[in-house]
Amino acid sequence: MYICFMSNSKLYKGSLTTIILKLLNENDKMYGYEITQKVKVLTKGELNITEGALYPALHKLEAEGLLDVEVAKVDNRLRKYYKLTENGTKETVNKLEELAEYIKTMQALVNPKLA
Amino acid sequence: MYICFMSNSKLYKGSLTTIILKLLNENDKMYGYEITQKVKVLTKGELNITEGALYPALHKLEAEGLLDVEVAKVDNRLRKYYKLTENGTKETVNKLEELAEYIKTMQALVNPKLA
DNA sequence: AAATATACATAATTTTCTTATGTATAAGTT
DNA sequence: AACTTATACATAAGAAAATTATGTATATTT
Repeated sequence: MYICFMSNSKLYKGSLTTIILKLLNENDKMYGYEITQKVKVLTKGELNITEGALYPALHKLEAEGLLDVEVAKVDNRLRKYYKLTENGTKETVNKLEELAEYIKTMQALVNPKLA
Repeated sequence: MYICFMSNSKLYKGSLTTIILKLLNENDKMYGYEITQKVKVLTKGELNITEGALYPALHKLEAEGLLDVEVAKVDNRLRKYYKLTENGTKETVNKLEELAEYIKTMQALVNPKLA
């Protein structure tokens, strides 16, 4: 295989932040590489987060005060553990509401009979 | 009010093409402005497609051979009616499958218990 | 007469991704 | 011992798709 691709579906654009926040909400603290692996497993390979997308996204969330970072050294290798701040937890709730709303709206559009 | 905004949720990024194709699949032929109004009604105002997003998207779909265009003059005003080509109809099926897959994947991520 | 609605369009900018590349250590394979 | 894969971070160049702003023009409503 080659490096690492996201799904060819463009729909995932804009959902990376929601995914990161939700995983951190469930797992207390995680490091970047761990997130990519977790997503791969949870989605049965459907979704492969690229490093070029993930790391800038984590840095942005940290800059916005939604994540705290804590550096650790394990097996002589660097790890950056991220965890939600208080604001991060609040924002997670918002993002999950937005996702639920998005799904509802899209279903109203593609299946108006059920709306 | 001001001009016209899409929802502040970033999740809609990447779903405009799917929306357009699905609406044209249901309505045979539609013009741009009609699409914006239809989306507004169907989503109860949740989603307002901006012209800056819509028109380039329509032009792109036409260039890709997924849409045919037919110009009409109604009440002395221009209208460009778009309809699906044969390939456009095929692509609509793909896009709707991708949407269903996306929703399934995201639910596996945010609600792993139900996966 | 002025404002809003209808109907198209495009340009500048921003956001968010893909793709490619770089560094470094550990573990497994040939 | 050498090579490859896995772990773990990072950033830069470019593409894609949107937002925001602006422009043109006609019809309708206030």
